[in-house]
Amino acid sequence: MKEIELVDESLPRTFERYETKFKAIADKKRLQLMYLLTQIGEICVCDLVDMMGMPQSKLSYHLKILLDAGLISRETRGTWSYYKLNQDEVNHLLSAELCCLFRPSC
Amino acid sequence: MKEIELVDESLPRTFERYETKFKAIADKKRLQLMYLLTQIGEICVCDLVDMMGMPQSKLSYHLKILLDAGLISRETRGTWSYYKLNQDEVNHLLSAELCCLFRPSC
DNA sequence: CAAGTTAATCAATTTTTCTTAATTAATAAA
DNA sequence: TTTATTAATTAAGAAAAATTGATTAACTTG
Repeated sequence: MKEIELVDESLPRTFERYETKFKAIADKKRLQLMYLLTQIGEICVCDLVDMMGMPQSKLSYHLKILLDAGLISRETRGTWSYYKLNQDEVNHLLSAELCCLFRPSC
Repeated sequence: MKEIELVDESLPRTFERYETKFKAIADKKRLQLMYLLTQIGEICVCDLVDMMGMPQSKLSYHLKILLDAGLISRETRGTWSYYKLNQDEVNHLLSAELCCLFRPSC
């Protein structure tokens, strides 16, 4: 199934797709953000502002990059936005060893 | 062993280290380059120029980024520089599925 | 309903990364 | 011993990404 996907799809497009995903995680703040989401689970932006010591607009900017890459997901309730890690996507991307960094049980 | 490493080392430093590595692979040209190295094995810059359709200086620039991140290694013979993929490092970083893209046997 | 809160978006600036062409140093070949 | 080849490095400019502060829209609360 996965192999068929890789064969069917042109390699250049595959590389472009991964470029986006790797760009998203190629930043220490965003890695830290993913780590926090792992530890805490679902969390809203206002709490992340405190925990990350980051202004809200900057945080929203980085969250959007992770969201667009499919690495996290958002659920809006009222005026709050709750973010959580997209575990499947991380597993698909990173080595077991690295995934461990982004898994509450490890 | 791995877990001890992760605990001993401060998390911020770990994130910085991975930032460098992910930045290196967060580029479609460099992913293509790694793929080529996988398929062909050791290869010199002059041959890569033809295969990648890229000027030499641009190629050297991208190779340096991968080299500095420890993802490829260089061996110089005469005026030639031969590059090859650092398979262990790739395995350590990427999911089994993705490693497959960068393994001749897959 | 008015005032306050939450978070996305925007625009301007700064910083980082990429590209290009030229230079350099080392080796190989004529 | 010239001349050519190989590839790293440099410097300048272009392009992309990140930061900052302000604005906006939607929702809550008093």
